Amino acid sequence: MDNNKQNQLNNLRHSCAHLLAAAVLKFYPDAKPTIGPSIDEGFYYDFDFDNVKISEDDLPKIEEEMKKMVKSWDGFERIEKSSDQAIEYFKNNPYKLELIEELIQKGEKITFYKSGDFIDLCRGGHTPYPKSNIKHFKLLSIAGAYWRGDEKNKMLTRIYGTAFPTKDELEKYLWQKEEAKKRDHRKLGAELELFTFDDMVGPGLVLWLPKGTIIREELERFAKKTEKAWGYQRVATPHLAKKILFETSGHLPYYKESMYPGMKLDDGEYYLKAMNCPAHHLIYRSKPRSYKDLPIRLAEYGTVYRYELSGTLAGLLRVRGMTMNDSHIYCRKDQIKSEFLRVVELHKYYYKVFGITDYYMRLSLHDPKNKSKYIDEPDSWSFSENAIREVLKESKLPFIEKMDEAAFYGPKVDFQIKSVIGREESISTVQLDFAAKKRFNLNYIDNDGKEKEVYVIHRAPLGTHERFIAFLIEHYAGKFPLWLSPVQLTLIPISEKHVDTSRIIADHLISKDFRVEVDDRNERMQAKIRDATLQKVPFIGIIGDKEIERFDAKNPEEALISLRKRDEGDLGQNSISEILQTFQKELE
RNA sequence: GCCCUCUUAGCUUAGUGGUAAAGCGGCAGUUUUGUAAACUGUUGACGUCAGUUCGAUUCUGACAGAGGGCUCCA
Repeated sequence: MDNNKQNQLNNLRHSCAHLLAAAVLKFYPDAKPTIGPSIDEGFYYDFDFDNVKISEDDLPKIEEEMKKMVKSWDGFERIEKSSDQAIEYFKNNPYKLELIEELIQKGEKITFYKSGDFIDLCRGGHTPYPKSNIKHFKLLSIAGAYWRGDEKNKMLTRIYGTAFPTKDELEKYLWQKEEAKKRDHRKLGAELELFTFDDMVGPGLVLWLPKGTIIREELERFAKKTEKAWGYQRVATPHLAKKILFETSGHLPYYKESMYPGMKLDDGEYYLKAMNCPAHHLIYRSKPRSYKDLPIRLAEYGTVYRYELSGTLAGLLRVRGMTMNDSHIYCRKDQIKSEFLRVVELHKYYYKVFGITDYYMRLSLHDPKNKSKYIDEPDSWSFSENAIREVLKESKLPFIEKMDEAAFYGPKVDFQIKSVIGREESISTVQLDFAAKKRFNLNYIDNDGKEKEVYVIHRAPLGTHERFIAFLIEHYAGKFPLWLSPVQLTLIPISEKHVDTSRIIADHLISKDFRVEVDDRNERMQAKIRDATLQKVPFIGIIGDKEIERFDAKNPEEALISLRKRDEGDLGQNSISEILQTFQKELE
């Protein structure tokens, strides 16, 4: 969409927010309006209802009122106010007063906009003809939102809505929202029997069902194979460790809120690990290292536990127990750039395999002025930030830079992926760490015989199984590629007398390492086809009289089955050897 | 954690101040099937704990879990 069109849409939506505020005030004259911007998918307006309850059931009547009111809105009249006038007008609204104070401090003009009988503090940006333009809108939901997003502030009531220039666009948006729900990983995860939760285990702790576990293990197998080829060594570390480890790493008490509480035992206090790095550092320093050994890349599919706020948990996207494709790279300062480049290249490779194209990187830098927030190593910062920036430029991938968002111990790069249903997630993050070397005394002997400090890169290209699989479910809409499909081929015997032959064929394919099931239920073939299709199995094989005519148990490769491919339909009769070839091709 | 909403069988839903209906699934039987749901029978639920009430799945409260949100700034 070009800028002009985007502006018009934003203006329409922001105007609609005004209309919403006007209608709300009609029903709730004491509500205090705060802010009402347009957003990507529509608009919202935050109110302080001051203990008056409002629920989603109230939205239809507000919407009706908006439709009524807009008929008398001929335009938006701009009114400039002096600061005294503005303060006087909003003397009962502390939120608007706060905004006005800020404008006064910045020395900006204070403007009000009037439409119908409704006047609001506003910088402008409206549709010129509200009466005729604001027609296709819908209020969507009510949510709580802290004033200015800070949990220390009062919780306001936010009303979300959306608006479009035409009826078709509005309907299309609502339809897309419905479609997105069908792809939601929570829904598909249950339908395809991939994972579940149970109150007896606890929120945010996933129970992986057999089919979901196959996906996990295939991903691990793929990552292990890939990372072995890229020079990583695998390690394994315990799920818990003594308090001193996390004190040394600096996570206690700094990160304590997000860790499960300690377990007091007779030899001290133990904590569940919330990250793998401390244990990897100990492995690094388990013996003296030479400059010739570096870089050392230690990798682990490590399971960590983080006590995330209960309200933020969501399906597999945000959990409390997660297994990550983790690795720590220990390198010399002169290797930072080349190692970082390798990590970015590894991401590129992974994302290509999964057909992920809609992503960008976010480089988080430190703010030299904000001294208290960052470790005091100006040389390390400037050296590494420049090196990483060069790497990102060389990678030719899109990236943005964010000031003052680095970790306290070093700059980081997040990979932001936009899923097909429009959710943007940070799937993976690469962080450079200047702090670990001092905290854990991570050194190597350089060629001059002197001890030097080692730099650490944290990376997890596939993120956690939990979030990555959530992403993949939605990305593929449950139609996993053959190598990830929990069941790759379902064999359907047409009648009972074809079951034994089907089993022999299945066993043969299983012995060749394929995941094959025989649907031997007492059902009609049509029902079995339907079920296998709904389970999104990539291949379905039908076995009836025609197929077993010349079947010879001694030579199962010659057997025929009628093959059907997901989304492509009938492939006709294929011999098993032909099917093996087809599979091999798919897996490449 | 905070705000709003929700919680009836494995799943999707109906319904009521006098303990509940159905479809799918599961199980049993009949049927032996040629490309997206055979037929018959049967099984199975009001999240937990309090309160109000003669009586609560229904009303109230707490708790637990799930869902939508929690700076894309007048």
